[in-house]
Amino acid sequence: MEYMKTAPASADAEEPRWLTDEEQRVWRAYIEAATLLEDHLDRQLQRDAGMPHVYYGLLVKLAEAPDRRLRMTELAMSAKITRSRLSHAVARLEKSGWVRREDCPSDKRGQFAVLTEKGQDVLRRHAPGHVDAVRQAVFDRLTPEQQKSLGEIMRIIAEGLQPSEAGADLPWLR
Amino acid sequence: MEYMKTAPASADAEEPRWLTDEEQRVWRAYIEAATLLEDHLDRQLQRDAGMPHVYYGLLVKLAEAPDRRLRMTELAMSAKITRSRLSHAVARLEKSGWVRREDCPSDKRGQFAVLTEKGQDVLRRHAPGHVDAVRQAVFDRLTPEQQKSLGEIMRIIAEGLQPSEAGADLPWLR
DNA sequence: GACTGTTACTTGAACTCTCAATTTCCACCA
DNA sequence: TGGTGGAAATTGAGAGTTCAAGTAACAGTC
Repeated sequence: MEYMKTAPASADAEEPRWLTDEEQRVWRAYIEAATLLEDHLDRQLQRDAGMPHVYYGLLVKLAEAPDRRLRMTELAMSAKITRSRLSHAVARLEKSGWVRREDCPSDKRGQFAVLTEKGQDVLRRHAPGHVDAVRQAVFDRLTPEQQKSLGEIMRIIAEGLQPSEAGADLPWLR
Repeated sequence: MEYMKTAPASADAEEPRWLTDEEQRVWRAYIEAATLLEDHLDRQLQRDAGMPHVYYGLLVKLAEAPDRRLRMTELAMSAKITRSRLSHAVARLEKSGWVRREDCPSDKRGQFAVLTEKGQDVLRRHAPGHVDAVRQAVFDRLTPEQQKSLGEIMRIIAEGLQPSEAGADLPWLR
């Protein structure tokens, strides 16, 4: 097994802290649900809106941003993806006409990703369907306590994995 | 916004059940944590063991199976991935020498994926590091109650998304 | 004003995943 | 025995992701 001791403890090697049976069950449940859910939402959005879930998330971030624009780095951090991935993604979204790039006046290296009208449309048209999918898969099945709990747990995990947990750098954010 | 009402309700269109503020916070926390976690584990395993997290999971399933072998369909279902994806994955794992295919005697269409010695080695060598990563990212940060809660919640979500929730088909499983 | 190190972003190649066929075989039934 | 429909697995092409460079521009320093 992956998470369980399979060989007898040896005297000279440090035995790793394997997961208990119960921990394994939790972890497997997590992996399965996360896999199924990502898959489900990807398919839903690909079918209805013609883009994967991550791309949809990028449009949403832009829609929420002041002036519907964000610096590439800012967008990448906020979506928790690498800049490289974002570069490719924005290239694609640009090709679809949902995002446009603009040069940053104050820093010639910088680029803004800007949500286009067409991008806003796509969001307006497909948000209801997507919300439905999320509701059906998650919120409709959980008690209020479970929802609260899920939020707390996921926030803790996210915090532990944040590269730095700060927009404290990024000079151009004042 | 993605999950929130942005336009005033119109009289003639059914207004979708948007997510509340609190629900949005939970959902975003989930997406962020899941993204960061998948990424983290993928990187850890790619660096240390030379394969992504899903592939590692496949080896684990095989290691746990009787005779360290599983029919392709069975493995795909258990890992919650499509058969097509599995075909490609096993091809790659075969190339790395960690898995080998074997014909199924009773059904000439069938194939077994079998974990090789080399595959078991890779698992033995890298399981401790992987367990550590999972511990550090998840279990060490959660109270026992939170762990239990996470398990329950993810089981509920997974159940809701299971294509059929049964190994009840699959004749060759008795 | 020319160095040095850093930041912002992009690029291309290798790899992985998805989707829509395609191939091969089984099971049933007339 | 010879269809017919479905199941098991694979394939190939296109899309997305990663990783390791690469380019360009900023910021300070001498």
